[in-house]
Amino acid sequence: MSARADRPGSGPATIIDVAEAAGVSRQTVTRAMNDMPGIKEATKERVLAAAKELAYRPSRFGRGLVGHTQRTVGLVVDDLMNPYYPQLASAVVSSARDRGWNVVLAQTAKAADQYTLIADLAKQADVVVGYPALTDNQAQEVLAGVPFVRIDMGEYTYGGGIQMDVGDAMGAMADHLLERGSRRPVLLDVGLPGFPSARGKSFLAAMSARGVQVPTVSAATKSLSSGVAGANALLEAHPDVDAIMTFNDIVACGALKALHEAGVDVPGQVRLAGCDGLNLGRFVSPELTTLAVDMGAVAEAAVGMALAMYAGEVPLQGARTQVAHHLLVRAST
Amino acid sequence: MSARADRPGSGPATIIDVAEAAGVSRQTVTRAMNDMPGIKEATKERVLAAAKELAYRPSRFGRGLVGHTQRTVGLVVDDLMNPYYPQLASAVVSSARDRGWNVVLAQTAKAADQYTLIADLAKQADVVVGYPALTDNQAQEVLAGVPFVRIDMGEYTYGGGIQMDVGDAMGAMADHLLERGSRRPVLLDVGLPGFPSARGKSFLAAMSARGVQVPTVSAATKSLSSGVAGANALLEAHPDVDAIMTFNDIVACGALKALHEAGVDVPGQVRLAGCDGLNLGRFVSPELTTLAVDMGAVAEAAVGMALAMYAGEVPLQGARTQVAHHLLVRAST
DNA sequence: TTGAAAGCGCTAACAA
DNA sequence: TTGTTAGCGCTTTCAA
Repeated sequence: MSARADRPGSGPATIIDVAEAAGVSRQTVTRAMNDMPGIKEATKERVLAAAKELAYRPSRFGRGLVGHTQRTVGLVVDDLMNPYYPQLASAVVSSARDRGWNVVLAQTAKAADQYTLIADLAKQADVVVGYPALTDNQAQEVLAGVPFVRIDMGEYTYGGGIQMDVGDAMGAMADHLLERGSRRPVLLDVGLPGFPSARGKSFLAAMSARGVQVPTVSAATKSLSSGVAGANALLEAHPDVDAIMTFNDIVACGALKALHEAGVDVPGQVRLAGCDGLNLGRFVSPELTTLAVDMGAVAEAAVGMALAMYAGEVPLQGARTQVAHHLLVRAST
Repeated sequence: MSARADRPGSGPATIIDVAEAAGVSRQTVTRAMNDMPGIKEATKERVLAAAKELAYRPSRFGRGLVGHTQRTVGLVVDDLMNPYYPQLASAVVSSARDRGWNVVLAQTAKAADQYTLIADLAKQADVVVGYPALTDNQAQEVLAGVPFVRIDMGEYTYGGGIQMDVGDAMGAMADHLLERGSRRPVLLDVGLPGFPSARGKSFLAAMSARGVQVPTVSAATKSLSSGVAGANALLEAHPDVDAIMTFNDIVACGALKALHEAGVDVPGQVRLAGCDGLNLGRFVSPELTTLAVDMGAVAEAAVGMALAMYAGEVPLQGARTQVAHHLLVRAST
């Protein structure tokens, strides 16, 4: 018993019900519903009235079946509560909309079974884009045949990918910190001590190339609280630190809190920089210097690539696009 | 020419192509693809191989047409770059997923034509939930017949609604500020001077009921930069202020930046509070005291209501659910 | 201006 | 275990 069925017991109204109610053929109903030419105004109104009366809604399945025109991209993010993903999602939704595609959203962090989650998504979408927490093999299994673009590809290889290489910008960051007078910078990385992240390595290399050996402290995870803890550990291990490069903006925010609470002035005593270019960095005081990536460009590249794969203009394997970070100097350095 | 069509010129493979390639009937293909019983293992493997070979993907339209089982909720937000919406979206996606529904996302802020945007969304979704920037009349036109739940309904009336009433919590906030010793609180509202927001009024009333007359300063918009500017204006007009209640957490972050830059200690000299309970409030120093809403509860209520409307268990008009704010004391007060 | 016929891709029900 | 029939709701021919 659906409220949408004004003909109890028979489910939602179909085009046939409307046709009967209005005393016309189904084609005439189609003409009326879709503002097509070749229908008398009076007829049209009668049909529309009948449709309204019956609470008729054209089935998107019926429509999709005949006119191959309803395309959707599946977007996989880890967790929208992490400020990184909304920025991506916002850009992806815009890019997709510009091209007439819809976006269905899947969030892996809160899902019991990621595998199933993404398998389901692949059934609803024509292409999949984003950050599935799946190995290449898993992705291949689940997505078999669905054009797939991984964002921030790293070491993955399956499908297409957007590569966000931070290397050049890291050099600019190193120059910037040194120019501002830093002599004892420390890296606040994430992960296990002794296993630096790609970003971390990149910073160490950039500094090393400039003749500065940088010690590393590792925060446990990429979270705010880890940033706080990590920065406190860092202050203890390196009390004379004069600049901190962090794994990302979130960790940087944590570090900023720790510094604030420790009474350390930023950037006066310690310069602090993040990575990602999150809008979040503008909400804190002082605003965060960061290595920013143009999310609009990332989304455009990802959606564009996925759609090209869908259209057969680009192979399902091997496509790569680089998007570079750039130094965004704000008040914290 | 699609990469997915291994039979050039004829579009993507269909179930019939697979059936022919494997030398079986379509029904057998269905059995193989859907892990249905009653099919010999060898046959199944042969079919699956053919499917893989042809890059066959079952059409979701064909499927949706026959098994009435693919439901999606359309979620309308203003702008995911505004930290409020991701929090809602995250919860809505989770709630929907728990019930086996998909979520398609529409963002009004960046859309040229909101009316069309939402009309399109309504065609892709079975129910619509969120914050469409449409009047009741517009919403009725565009959504005619689609179950619709507006979140934070305010003065709107069309469809179902979640009402987020801040009244009680505002009393708790007033008590809290007074207990902490504030004697000269000021309201940092948004909008035109002389036209206080509902929240603003609520705070003024709560304070008035406690014998304190609170002056108001208005920030132009609900943005971070407006918060900065508003707080600066406030400091000028009320140099002896000892507590600031802001319209929301974003404005509060702006105010916090202004106070920080003016060298005013928070909460030592001025206590500062926001509204909404955004996660953002935990990223700044000191963490923001706020009137929080449980977004999980809001999403559950909204999705639950929309689905009930869809199922005909609740009328399309008039359903209302209240979700209360609560005082969340953190470090800024 | 309207209607009839055909078919989009799939699965449920039944028959073999 | 497999195949056949029927039909989901819609739009695009084509004919009237």
